[in-house]
Amino acid sequence: MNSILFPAQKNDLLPLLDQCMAKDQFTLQRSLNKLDFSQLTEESPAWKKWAAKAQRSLEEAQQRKLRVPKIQYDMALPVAAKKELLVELIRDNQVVVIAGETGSGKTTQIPKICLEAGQGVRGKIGCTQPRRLAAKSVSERIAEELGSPLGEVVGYQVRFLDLVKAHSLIKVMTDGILLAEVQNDRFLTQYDTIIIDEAHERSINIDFLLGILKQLLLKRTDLKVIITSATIDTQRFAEHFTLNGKRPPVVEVSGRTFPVELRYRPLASYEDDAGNVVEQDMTTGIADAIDELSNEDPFGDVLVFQVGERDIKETAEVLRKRNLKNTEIVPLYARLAMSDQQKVFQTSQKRRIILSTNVAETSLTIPGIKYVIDPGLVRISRYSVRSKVQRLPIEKISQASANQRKGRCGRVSDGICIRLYDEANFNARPEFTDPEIHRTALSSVILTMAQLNLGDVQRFPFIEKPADKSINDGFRQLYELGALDEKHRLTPEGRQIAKLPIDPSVAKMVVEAEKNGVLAEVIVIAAALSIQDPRDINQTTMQAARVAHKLFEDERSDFLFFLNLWHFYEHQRRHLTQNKLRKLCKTNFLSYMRMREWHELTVQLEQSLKRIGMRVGKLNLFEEKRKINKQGIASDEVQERLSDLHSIAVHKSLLAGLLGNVAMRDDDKSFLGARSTKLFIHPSSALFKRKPKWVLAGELIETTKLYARNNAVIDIHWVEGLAKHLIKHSYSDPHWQKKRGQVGAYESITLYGLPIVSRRHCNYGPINPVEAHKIFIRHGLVEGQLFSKIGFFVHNQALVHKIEKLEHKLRRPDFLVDDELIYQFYDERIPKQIYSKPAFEKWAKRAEKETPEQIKALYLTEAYLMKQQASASLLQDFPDQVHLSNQLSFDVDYH
DNA sequence: CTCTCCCTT
Repeated sequence: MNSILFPAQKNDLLPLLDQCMAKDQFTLQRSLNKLDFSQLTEESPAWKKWAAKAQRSLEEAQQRKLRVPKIQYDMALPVAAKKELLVELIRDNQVVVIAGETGSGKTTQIPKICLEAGQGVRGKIGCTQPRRLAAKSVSERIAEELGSPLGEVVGYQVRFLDLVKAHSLIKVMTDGILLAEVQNDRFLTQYDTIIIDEAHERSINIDFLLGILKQLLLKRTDLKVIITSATIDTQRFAEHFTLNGKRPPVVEVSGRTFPVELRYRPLASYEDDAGNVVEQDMTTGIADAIDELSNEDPFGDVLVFQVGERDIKETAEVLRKRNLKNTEIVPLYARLAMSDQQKVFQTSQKRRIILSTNVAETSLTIPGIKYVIDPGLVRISRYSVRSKVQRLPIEKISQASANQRKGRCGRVSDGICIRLYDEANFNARPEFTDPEIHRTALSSVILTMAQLNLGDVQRFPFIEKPADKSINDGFRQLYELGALDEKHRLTPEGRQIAKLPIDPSVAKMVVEAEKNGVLAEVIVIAAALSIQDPRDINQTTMQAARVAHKLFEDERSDFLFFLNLWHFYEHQRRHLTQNKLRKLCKTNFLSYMRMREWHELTVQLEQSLKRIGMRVGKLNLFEEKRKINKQGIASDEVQERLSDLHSIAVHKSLLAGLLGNVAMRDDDKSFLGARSTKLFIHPSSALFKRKPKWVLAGELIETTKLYARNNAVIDIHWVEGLAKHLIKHSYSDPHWQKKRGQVGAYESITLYGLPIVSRRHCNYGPINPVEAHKIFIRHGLVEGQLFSKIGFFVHNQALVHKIEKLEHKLRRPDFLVDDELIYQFYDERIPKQIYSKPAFEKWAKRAEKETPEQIKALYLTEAYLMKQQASASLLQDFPDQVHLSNQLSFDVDYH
């Protein structure tokens, strides 16, 4: 390649810049702007340096171009038929929306079409998938079709695994990875194309990315964006990406699916003996639908959608009792042990009835399904801004979701879908499922936006803007964590929190743990809270699992369960082979995969912390404690546990991230949580049978009740120091304290309505100086309950006493002026900030020296204090001494 | 006396 020629003028270099790698273009452009060509020659070092850099970038692009393999398509796939059109549209438009059903081949073919359109040279073609497994299998498939080993031309990256090389042309990844990359490279300069696949799923990651990309397109006019989605709601995407009046083209690609017959079979209702209309229960409805299908075809596999594990178990029970011939019942849900999940992919001689949660709707594709039974319900997660808790209500699925379920049986042959509701019911349902961004807490998204300086959240181009109250709640949560200040600005701690790849509240625990010297312990717990529960339990193994897990339980806290388990497992992990480790997991009812993720996440956190300058030390030594047997006697068995001292430090750290999750025991079973919520300890908790006064809940989720999972016993006094910005103080009964010479009061503190401190004695002066000043003057000075030797005060007191004595003597209490007048006298002359004896004396002593006239004015006079003068004759009637006949004189006191 | 699913610097 020829070297770059010295230009006649600067602008001659611009076409060349467009050939450079996208990642270099910006810096090259900027350094070019700084060069002054009137001062430069071909031999100038500044020019030579620039030209060399541009040269390297051009060569890299050239190298990449040479690596583009020969592209072939499977012409049986519907996308392949539209290849020419798509290549043209991608060349001519910045954004293209492609709609296609499953079986259209869009996911695997579009990245290849992009290559053919000349993309992937100046930067990678980035292709996102919602799930890790999909990222892996999609990249494997494309690599195979391009005849290149995985990790060369095509690679993939998911959490904990990066199989992409600098020279790779296509990078498949989860949308979470791309979102994370934005934080290090706001302009996504390593890509020249971004494909967002499955955009119709509208996960929070996808919605956030679509907003970021919309902003980015204005700055990276060279970037191509392709949105692919099922054939629903494509116009919404086109509208979102309409820039300067230019609407992106929408291309529809047909799917390759088989017809599915739709049958509506609403649950029957009947009248009971009392004449009430009763609806048939869902399980019977399902069983009847299976009978209907069995009558027509006793062999085709059936997929039944259920809302949860419990319903699956119930339905399985009913079906088993029906003794269906040649039938195998297979439960399926995400929490199921891996080996049990694998059963779904094994074909069987028998007809299979798969009872599944929503995993089978999108996440898992079960081969060979002929029939679908859809009760039309789903358990969905909704964050309630009002009660600040996550709820898991059962709701009717949307039309889009019902159609997706129906499509699960038309993949290999014709199918039948039975809906357990009628057509009118279907038509009355919402068209689309509420996108996740409308259903989840926004703290994480808002924190990322603050960190990236993405501007006003209210004005961010979300495809569907979240409600203002939910945005405000996100700000509130981040303020609670101390990640944002009251003006919604990122705090230094917020910056640290944002840098950790975990939920902000969990990240806060970690940041706090560093201050408390228990970072090693808390990252283990934080990682455990961030992955799926490593316990592998189902209905049948429940009892045995509980016994096995009892070893790791700690009566103080469920969080310590994780630490104990870690302590045990880490030791084994270092010494056992992978095979033996798998077995160990199995016998201990643990998921090997999740235990591995737990370990990997802990390591990842350690690395992230290192980057923000925090070093993770060793785990604190476990103390040994003798177990107490049922008779209350210390047994020979020794239990290892974290010392109380370390446990307190750990839980204080956890508390910092969970200030809204403290609860006080209310009655025998329930607890009172923040904002007067009533909650219950989840039966899986080690604290379920204990009745501590205060608990800290790892999470609060409302299902049948509001349940607290992962709980710890806490000392409520820890809250005060951590929640200074949240607690509310109230003061009662302010009073003068003679002995201390200060104003005291009783202080009560609440956090979200919970009584953290009640009637604690406190020094009231600094809290309410105005009121304390009044009390000081009234009780200390006027009533004389101040013991001070300051001259004017001693004098004034003596004077008052003298007059009082006079009143007693004369039996006429009308000489001394009202207290109110004395109060005014002092109030006018003593500075407002004086409300205690020490402050009073310090001020007076100084004033005596520096401003004696000020002190002089504080000497009361008889004239001021006396309402009237006592007449001489009156005084004679009440002598101070009495002379008894020819003897002694006595002093006389009058009372 | 028991919670759907997915993702990360």
